Amino acid sequence: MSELPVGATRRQIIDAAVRLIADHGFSATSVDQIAEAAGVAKGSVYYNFGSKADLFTSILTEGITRLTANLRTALETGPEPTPLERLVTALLRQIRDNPAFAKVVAAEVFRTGRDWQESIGLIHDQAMAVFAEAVGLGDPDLDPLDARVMGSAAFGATLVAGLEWLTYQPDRSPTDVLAAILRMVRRA
Amino acid sequence: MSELPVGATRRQIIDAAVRLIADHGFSATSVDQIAEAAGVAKGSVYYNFGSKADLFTSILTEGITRLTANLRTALETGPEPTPLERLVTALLRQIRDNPAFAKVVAAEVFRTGRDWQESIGLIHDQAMAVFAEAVGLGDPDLDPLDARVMGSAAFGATLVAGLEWLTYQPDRSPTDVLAAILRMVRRA
DNA sequence: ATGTTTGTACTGACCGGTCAGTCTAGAGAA
DNA sequence: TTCTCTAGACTGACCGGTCAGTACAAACAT
Repeated sequence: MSELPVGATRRQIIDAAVRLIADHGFSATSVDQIAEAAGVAKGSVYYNFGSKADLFTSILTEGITRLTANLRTALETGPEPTPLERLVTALLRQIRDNPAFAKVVAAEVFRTGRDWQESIGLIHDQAMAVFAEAVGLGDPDLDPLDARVMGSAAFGATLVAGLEWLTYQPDRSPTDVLAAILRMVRRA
Repeated sequence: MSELPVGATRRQIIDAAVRLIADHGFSATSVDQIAEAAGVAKGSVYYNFGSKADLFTSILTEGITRLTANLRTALETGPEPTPLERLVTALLRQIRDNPAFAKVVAAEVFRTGRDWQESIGLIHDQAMAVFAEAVGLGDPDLDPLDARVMGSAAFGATLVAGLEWLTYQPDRSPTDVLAAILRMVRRA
């Protein structure tokens, strides 16, 4: 015994919650289930997070922080292939490393009129902005609005193809999948 | 007055339900809310559908029927531009005409371990199959698995970009959006 | 001492599903 | 025409269960 990384309970709760919510949805996942899956008392959930909704927004902001950080560094890491290619690669890696969060994002991005719409709107804006920037980078004098549509298209392509991969063809190699996505998404 | 189209109640319930579920999710939408939005008594919901889950699967199968029908005819309608282009165009039109259903699809496709996973699996398989076929058509001697990944990428690109359009830039013209998506998705 | 976790028990609101009964249009009988 | 009967569509009050959130005393940690 002896391990006691501060915030360990918090982590366990968040991890268990993302996993459950990814499969069953937010409303269909009870706090009791989350606590049990996290191996933690229900009271601890309410001690570390004020409410179920708070827990969810925490999940969202925590995930978006990691995601956009990775995306930004990928964008700014030398122009080896193309900016867009680097972004797609980074996003695909994120999806593979944390499919549960990817599912949650996919399920919630276009939901309007929710309490946490603010949080989900943030993740949307930031992710889309990076992709739009990459598109614009590879092709200046392009209508910014067009760049945004194209950016969301690239984002959607990677997200859906990535989840398709993990859900229905989990045995395929990451390289093959990445190559296929790039073949579809890369512009002449 | 005088109208009495058979199945009118059914329609009202389905329409109201899709709208609510698209915004709040399945579990977060109560049958009472659906009934009220449909201007119908709660009992009518259970008269026309056996259960809440039945209502949802009805929504799904009804939607997937219309979707795949449109997709298939689009695929088989002369090779004017390319098969993939025709498919993207048809899907985008569907999304514009019925954004609520598109949101539901986006939210539920990658959810595993649900009761209606069967229905949602159907919609997934059929839609992806059409797209994979289109990709393969434009490029024989291609690994079918690759075609499937690329098909889902095209599907995801259109879905996400389409919803992005309707949710965040609703004033843009359909033609512009379609052009932007095609510019991202079309292969050399 | 202070902050964190646990376990259990509890509450109040809400939600899926039921059911006895209403409404309406049509069919047959007088 | 008028009355009765029937069957299907629809209604809304109600019931049992579930769930978010609370309360709290004891254990544990730093």
